[in-house]
This record gives sequence, C-alpha cells and structure tokens, in this order.
Amino acid sequence: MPELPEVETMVRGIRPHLEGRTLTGFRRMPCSCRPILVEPSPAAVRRRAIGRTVTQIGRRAKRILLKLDSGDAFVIEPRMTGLMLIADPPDCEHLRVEWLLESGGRLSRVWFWDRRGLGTVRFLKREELTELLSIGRLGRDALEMTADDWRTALGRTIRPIKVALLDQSLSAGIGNLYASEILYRAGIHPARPAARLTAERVKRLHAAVQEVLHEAIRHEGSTLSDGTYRNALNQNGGYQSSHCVYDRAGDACAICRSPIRRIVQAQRSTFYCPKCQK
DNA sequence: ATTAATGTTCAGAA
DNA sequence: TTTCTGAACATTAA
Repeated sequence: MPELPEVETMVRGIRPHLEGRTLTGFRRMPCSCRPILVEPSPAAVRRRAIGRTVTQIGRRAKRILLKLDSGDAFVIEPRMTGLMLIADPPDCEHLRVEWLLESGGRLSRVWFWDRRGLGTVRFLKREELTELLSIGRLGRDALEMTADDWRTALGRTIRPIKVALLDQSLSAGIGNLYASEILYRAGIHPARPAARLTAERVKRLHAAVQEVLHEAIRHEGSTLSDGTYRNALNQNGGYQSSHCVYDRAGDACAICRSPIRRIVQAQRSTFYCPKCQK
C-alpha cells in the first residue's frame, strides 16, 4: 500500500543508483506471470531512452518520476503492491521491469517488483509530461498543503472527512492507512462532514498531516502484516509499530483506553477512537 | 472449497 | 457537477 511516505522512501532509496547515470537497458521481465502495463512498448521506449542520462528522481503524490536529459520521463505508479528495488527482490516471478544503468564503467540495476500487478510503468515524452504534471486531476501534494489550502479544498465537499482525505483531486498523497492515523492525531471523527470543520479543526488537521507524514517518512514507511511493502533494499519499514489506530480494532486507545473501532466508509476500512475523536 | 478482504486508480453510471 | 460503484489483479485469512 504505498502511500506518500512509502513512495518518498522508494525515491530516496533508488536516487543514488539512478541520478547522473546513463540508461543502457530497459525491459519487461520475461519471468513475470503476467506482463505489467508498460506504455508505450518496451521496444519503443528503448529507441527513445537508451543512451540518455537520468537527471532527476522525484515524486508526484504516489507516483515516481524518473526524468531524462531529453526531458522525457518514466512515471511509475506502484498502486497496491509495487516496489522499486535495487537489491534482493522478495521473489523473482513478480519482477516486472528492469532498468540498467552505467556511470564511469560502474553498472547498476533497478527493478520494479509488483505482486498483484496493478502498478504501471509509463514513458512520457516531454510534452506529455508537462500536461500530466499540470493537470487538475491531482491536487496539491499533501506535504505542501497549507492550513488555508486545506480549508479551501475541504470546503468544497460535504463527504465525510475520511473520504475527502482519500480524494486525490483535493490533495494528493494520503491513502487509507494514513488517513485514519492523521484523523486520530487531529482528534477528528472520520464521519464529520469535510466542509463543516471549524477553522480550529482544520488547523489541527494540517498539523497532524505534517506530523504523521514526516514521522512515517523518518521511519521509512509502514510494512503491514502481509509484508508487501519494502524499501529499495528489500527491508521492512518501521512506522507500523507507531500506528495508533490502523488495523488495531479492539485494541485499547493509547490515550483513553477505549477500544479502537473499525467502520466502513466508501467501501474502505476506517479505524478510530470513539472517545478521542469527535 | 468458496468467499471476503486487502488499497489505488480510473471508467462509467447515478 | 458531484458522488458512487465496480473492475483491474494476487494472495491470504476465514
């Protein structure tokens, strides 16, 4: 479930192995059970990208951006179970895409691994890229939102605040896990209508977004019990031990000892403390 | 041995 | 316009 902190961790992990290096190979892995979506075809990508230098590795919301000196770029969407790896894949049958790079005679290799295969790897020309990045379908990055930005974005919808936090057109980067953790930190009930939050509560929400996401990045993201998410070195993240509510239904709230509750909103699980969140 | 649940995005319907 | 539903897919727990 790579959300903003996990994707940011991936970006930081692969950056030293890509930036400033020249692309010498790109292929879809033949051992994959099913081929992952790569657009356009790997052969077409190779014609345009081989020999180019990687200038910049970045993140846009939950997407990884790999820019070349030509202005073209790879855009990787891990979705549910996608990982960027520089070593030791969890298994070989779910390796999907491989990049080979060279710098001063030193070779490096980066993989996209994806168990469920919902992730995508796209190669965009410069002009397509500017279009993709400027579009209104993705809101401002959650880490760049000011309290004022939140007030404006949330004022547009009466959906429950938890559901609004997942709407990537309002603000991009927060997913199901961190939405619950953020609302717990802010003391806000997940069912409260987004547009009805007082200015005071929006300020608390803004602070909670900053605290939770930065803390999660510091711990290199969350590896849940299914063990799917790993950093670029195939190591577990560490933030799962700091989760206050996510996947903790029935556990005692750390503050008031009330049992944490699980409800379903928009077909997704939400976890919260009924006493601490109003 | 089925069935539900997992979380992200998008297309299409309400 | 806004909101909701289902599908893409693999794996595991019930």
